[in-house]
Amino acid sequence: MPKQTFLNLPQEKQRRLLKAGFEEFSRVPAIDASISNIIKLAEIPRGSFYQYFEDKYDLQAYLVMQFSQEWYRTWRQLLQEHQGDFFAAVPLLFKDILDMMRDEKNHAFWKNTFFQFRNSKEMRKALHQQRRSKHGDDRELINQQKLRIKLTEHNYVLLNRQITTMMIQSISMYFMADRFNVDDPYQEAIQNFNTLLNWLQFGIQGKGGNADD
Amino acid sequence: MPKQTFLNLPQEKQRRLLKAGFEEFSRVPAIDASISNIIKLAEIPRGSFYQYFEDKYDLQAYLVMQFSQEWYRTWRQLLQEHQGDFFAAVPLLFKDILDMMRDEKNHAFWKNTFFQFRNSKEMRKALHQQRRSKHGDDRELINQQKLRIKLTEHNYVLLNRQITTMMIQSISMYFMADRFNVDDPYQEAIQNFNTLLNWLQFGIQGKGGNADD
DNA sequence: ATTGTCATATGACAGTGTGTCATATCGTTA
DNA sequence: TAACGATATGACACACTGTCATATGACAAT
Repeated sequence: MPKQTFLNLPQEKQRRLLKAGFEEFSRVPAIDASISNIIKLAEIPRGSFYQYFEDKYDLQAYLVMQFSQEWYRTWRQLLQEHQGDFFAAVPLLFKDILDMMRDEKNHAFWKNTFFQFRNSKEMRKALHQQRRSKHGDDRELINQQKLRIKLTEHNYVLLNRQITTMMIQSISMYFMADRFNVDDPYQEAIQNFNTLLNWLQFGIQGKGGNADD
Repeated sequence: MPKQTFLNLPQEKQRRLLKAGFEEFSRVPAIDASISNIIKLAEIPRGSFYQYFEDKYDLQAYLVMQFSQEWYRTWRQLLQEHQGDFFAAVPLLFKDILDMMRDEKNHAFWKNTFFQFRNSKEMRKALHQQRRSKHGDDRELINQQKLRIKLTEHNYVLLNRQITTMMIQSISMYFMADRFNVDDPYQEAIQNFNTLLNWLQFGIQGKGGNADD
């Protein structure tokens, strides 16, 4: 996460640097991104960059964090709009996230960022902190009547991670559509996620007849 | 994946290089690993390294692939031993993998490798190829009677990825045990995985009373 | 107005490692 | 023995990173 010095900066300068980072991470994956490029774009001297961020991954983490905060807000809102119906809200959240990543403005950034955005220590630390600080309070938004499991804090953390993971998996599929050859990667990803969610909801093993397809 | 030139090498030289790579990737995560170190350890000239591998990630991918091939063999064997009972075999596979990664010989390597082992293009390409070439034939080992879903090829790919993902998630927890403070990360990870599997098996949403805890 | 102090800015630079390439060596076939 | 393709080798050009000594600004105390 950025150092205090960065947050003290005039808005305009902050934005210039963030924008430059976003551009560079849209050009190439973080591993190939160069700080030299970023500072050239932002017209900021080299030394200053290190005044503000640990390294390029730190900057990347901050950019991702800003998206992720927005999604968290969306999540709470969706839950409320649907009276805490977990399995109604989740697919809508997924669509929201996917749409955001597909947006022309963000597509290149996410295509480069997606596959490694949980790598750097910085990134993991940031996401983890965010999780800890927030999961406490949105559990109450969920209507637990319908659930077979008890939503202990531990279970909720687990469930959240599981959902996140399923999203990641489905979005991966979207961004890798070049490798497979898929007609409509977007629909495919949505479909994919819904299937996984259905499995989680009703279970794979059952006594009755088949339930999907 | 290594170039043909590497595979033509005398066994002894191959092993020297692989061992050196394994050591370096045990020392630090791939991103910090240095080829200079690896070739020094292996006593192989710089130019030769590039004769054999694209870059360090290519070598890393090859090392991971060798583990992964072994796990695939284990998987088929477990399925057979349990008459195709998917939900009996999976937890045993998980334990096998976790035990392998915990093994003193491999622990440092996996601790460094785990969080990014799906990053590099090389790695993804390799895993993807392996998947495509193999999933065709082990579907028949599974007893599909007990399943609520139809195991189409597409569904099976999905299911496999889902299970893989759940394992990754639980193993992450094991390797991050330092950050949380967990008494027994090993038991925790196993427990974690079993919970997720249980959810997948029976579903989260149910009419009856609670089923876990 | 002057001085001192702290925070921030700056860019030259040392250090490191990568991937390449021209050249050398090997092994096989004619 | 020559000739050819495959492989080996290590010096080197290039690129980028993170640091550090120095400069500048902002503000408080006198």
